[in-house]
Amino acid sequence: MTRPRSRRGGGRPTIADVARKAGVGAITVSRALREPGRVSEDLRRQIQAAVDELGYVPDPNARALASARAEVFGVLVPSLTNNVFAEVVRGIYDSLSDSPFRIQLGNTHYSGLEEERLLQVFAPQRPAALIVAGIDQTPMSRKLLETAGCPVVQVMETGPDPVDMLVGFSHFDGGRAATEHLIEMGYRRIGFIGARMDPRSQRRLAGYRAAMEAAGLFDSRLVTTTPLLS
DNA sequence: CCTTGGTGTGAGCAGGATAT
DNA sequence: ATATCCTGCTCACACCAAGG
Repeated sequence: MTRPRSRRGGGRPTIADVARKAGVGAITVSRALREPGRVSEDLRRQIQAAVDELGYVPDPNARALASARAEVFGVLVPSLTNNVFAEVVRGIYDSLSDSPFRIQLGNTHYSGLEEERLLQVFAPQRPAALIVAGIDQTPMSRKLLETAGCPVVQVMETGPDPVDMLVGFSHFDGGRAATEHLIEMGYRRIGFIGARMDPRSQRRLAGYRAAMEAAGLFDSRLVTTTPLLS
């Protein structure tokens, strides 16, 4: 006696059902849906009719299983309440709104070790891409990013040695440019206030300091910072 | 060349087989 | 009786082969 087919959801159609109905192979259905240009017009219509009739929607889990790639962007930011990163996350959501990709969000709380721990969770899930903040990853995180087998984007900053892609600006140059601008305007006692001095804040401070020293104006009493809590 | 089909892939699951 | 292991199956895709 054959045991009943126990398909999830009580009979949601599979690609094989569509293929049977359309009278083609499963792979032709897959191609018709993913790369329509590679299937003849007639077959495409035939397959689309079967898809519509059955209400077929590809199973994202099976797709991830077979492609060894989930339609997920892993996004790690240091903070969800800091407006800067809230904007970054919003931008990523906006960019992906018309795509099949979903976002898996992680909050590192400015901790390299937490970033590393999250990457150990995210990377084995074979995301379509990984987005991390900054360029100051731990050696283990760096290794995880390099071996993730997907595009990696480091945002918020530039640097000489990207894992893959960099989108950002030089915080050192930014700090220096802002300071030089104030110096050119004639100010002499220019202070620097920095809270929770993550590596990017430290580079902005270094840029500030470089400009102040170049002008012979640096005075450590004009600098107030609070340390990065971990 | 273009289109189509066959085969292997691998994590997770259900259910059967075997061990304790 | 319970625990553990094993087997078959699922799913969409990449790769390669074959037909027209």
